[in-house]
Amino acid sequence: MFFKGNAVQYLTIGLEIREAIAHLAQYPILWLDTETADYRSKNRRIALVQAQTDPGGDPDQVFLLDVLDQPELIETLITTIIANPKIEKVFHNASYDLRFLDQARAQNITCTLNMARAIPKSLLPVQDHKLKTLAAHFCNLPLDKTEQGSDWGRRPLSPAQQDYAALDVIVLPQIHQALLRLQAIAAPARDPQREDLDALTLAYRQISPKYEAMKKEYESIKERLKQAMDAQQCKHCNGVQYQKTTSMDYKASFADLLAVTQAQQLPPPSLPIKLTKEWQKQLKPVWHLLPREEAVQVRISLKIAKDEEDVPF
DNA sequence: GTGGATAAACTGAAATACGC
DNA sequence: GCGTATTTCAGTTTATCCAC
Repeated sequence: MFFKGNAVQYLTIGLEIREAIAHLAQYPILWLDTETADYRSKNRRIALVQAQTDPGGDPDQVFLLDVLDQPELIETLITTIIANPKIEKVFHNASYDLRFLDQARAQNITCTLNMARAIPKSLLPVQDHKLKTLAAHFCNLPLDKTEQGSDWGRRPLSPAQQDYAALDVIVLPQIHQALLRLQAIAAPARDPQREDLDALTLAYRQISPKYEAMKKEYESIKERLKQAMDAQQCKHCNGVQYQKTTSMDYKASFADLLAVTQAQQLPPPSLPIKLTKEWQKQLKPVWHLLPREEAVQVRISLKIAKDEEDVPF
């Protein structure tokens, strides 16, 4: 194997996998990944679960659980680990893996893809947020993804597939730790009760005029550019791409919709209608008879007082 | 090739500002 | 107070990203 001398545990026997799941359930945090078989078909199913217990990404603490066509083992994994709120589960692009691990029951999930996306580019200067890109950036490790699209439904898994599967959960904890450090720099914990209102209002007023002027210029140039590229049939210029899409809108009156559904014995339309001020006025006499959903909308807005607009900074 | 999540763009309605 | 223009907000559609 790629990691000479390591003890990556590739488990294929049900009993061993159950023991491994029980062992993994003792940790407060796990770094996980999955591989799916027949991913190009409708018959996609989970083939392998990789788990790591060491924050440093120690290859000795990697488990490869072969769960291909073993729904009872997958269920054990879900109930013991995925649905267990006491264990933090870290995935890259968690939404993909959780499709096969019962998203509805999943608890205490961390997604490194979402973490990376939330960090400003100035702190994380990468082209995209794929695992491969983050591994190269944080671990200086070129991830070979050629095995990603290999046949994960074939048995036995090749040594190259096992290496690939293990490597994902070797780099994942390192990426996770690095992202946590960047997250702390990007968004230090702030308590609104203790914020300095003088400093914030001054900063807000200093920035506002520049921002408004820049925004106007930006929108003006953008609109001119759209019109110009459209008129000149230019699809690409200086890295700016032009795209034109058309779509159809259909409208029907509610009365017609009701008439047609009744005539065709279809279920009555149950779409909610926003009760605007106008509707509220019209329905006043029967307002108390109308079952309705009510929700309070709270919005906070800021405005610079007119008599202070000209204060120089 | 598939599909879910998210971001960006777009659209229409409501609220607000403005001029008379 | 009225009519119109502009801005803001909310909801919908489209595009992009990512996993395998």
